[in-house]
Amino acid sequence: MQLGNLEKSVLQYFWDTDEADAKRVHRELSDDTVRTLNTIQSTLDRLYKKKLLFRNKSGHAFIYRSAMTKDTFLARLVREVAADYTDNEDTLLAAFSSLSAEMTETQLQALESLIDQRRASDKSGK
Amino acid sequence: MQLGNLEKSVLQYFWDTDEADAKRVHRELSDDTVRTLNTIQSTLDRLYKKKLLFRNKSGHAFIYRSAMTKDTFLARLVREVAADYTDNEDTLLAAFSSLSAEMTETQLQALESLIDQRRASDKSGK
DNA sequence: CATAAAACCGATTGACGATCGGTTTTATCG
DNA sequence: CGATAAAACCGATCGTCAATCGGTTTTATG
Repeated sequence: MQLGNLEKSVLQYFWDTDEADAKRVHRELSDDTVRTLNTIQSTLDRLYKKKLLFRNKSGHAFIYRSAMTKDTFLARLVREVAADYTDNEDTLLAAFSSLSAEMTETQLQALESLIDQRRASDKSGK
Repeated sequence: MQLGNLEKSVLQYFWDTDEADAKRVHRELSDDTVRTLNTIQSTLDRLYKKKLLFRNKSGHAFIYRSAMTKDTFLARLVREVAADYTDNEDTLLAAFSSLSAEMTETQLQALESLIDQRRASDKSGK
C-alpha cells in the first residue's frame, strides 16, 4: 500500500477528525500548498477505493471517515513491508526482532509492558 | 526506500550469496523472466547508489556484496514506514504496539525471549 | 424546473523502476 | 603494443502511479 504525500496527509487528517466532506477537508487541510477542491476529491476517492476511508452519501455529498485506526493501519503497513522480504509466516517476529536490535533498555521495558497490556485485554474478553 | 521487484530479488540474492559480479547475478538469479545482463547491471548500480550494496573493482568488473544484513534492512524499512505516520520519537514503539495487537500468545512469548536475548547480548558487550 | 453543488471522467505531468541499445573504457593476451 | 572481448556507462523508452485540474454529467432542492 504505497501512498503519495497528499494521500498520507488526508489519512492523517481523518485520524484527528471524525468525519468530513471534500469541501471541509479542502478547507481545513493545513498545508501551504494551494489545491483545487477537485484534487482533494480525487484523493478522497482514491483512498476510498483503497478501502482506507469509508464514505456514505449525506444529501448529495459524500461524508468520509477513516476506515481503520492509525495503529491498525501501521500494523498492516509494517506487516506488508516485512512480508515483501520474508517468506515464512513469522514475518511479524522477524520485523520485531530486527527492530528490537535498535531499541534502548527503556524502550524494551516499554515494549514489555505493552505485551502485558495486550495479554490483559485478551483475558478480559474483547 | 521503495524498491522495485527486481531490486528486491537482487537484494535477496545477496543475503544468500556472499559476493558476485553482474554476470553471476544474471546467471544465477532464478526467475522465469529473461533479462539482459545490462538490466542486471543497472539494477546493481541503482542498489549501489542507494547504499544497499557495496562494490569494489576486481579486474575490470565490480564485485558486489550486501551492505547490511536482512534484519538491519528490515528494521530500517519498518522504522522508515512508521516514521511517515508518527511524528514523535517513539516511532518504534508505535509500530511495535500496533503489531502486537495482532499477535498470538505464542508469538508474544517468542517476542519476550527475543527481548531477553537482546539484553543478554548487550551485557556481553557488542 | 432552474440552478448550484458535487460527483465523475479523462487528460496531463512528474517520479521512478525496468529494460535495453549503443558507446566508451579497460584489461589482457597473442 | 595493439586488437579484442568484457564490462561499465549513458541515455532513451515504456509502464505504473500519484497529483492535479478542466470540463461534463448528476442530483437534490428552493
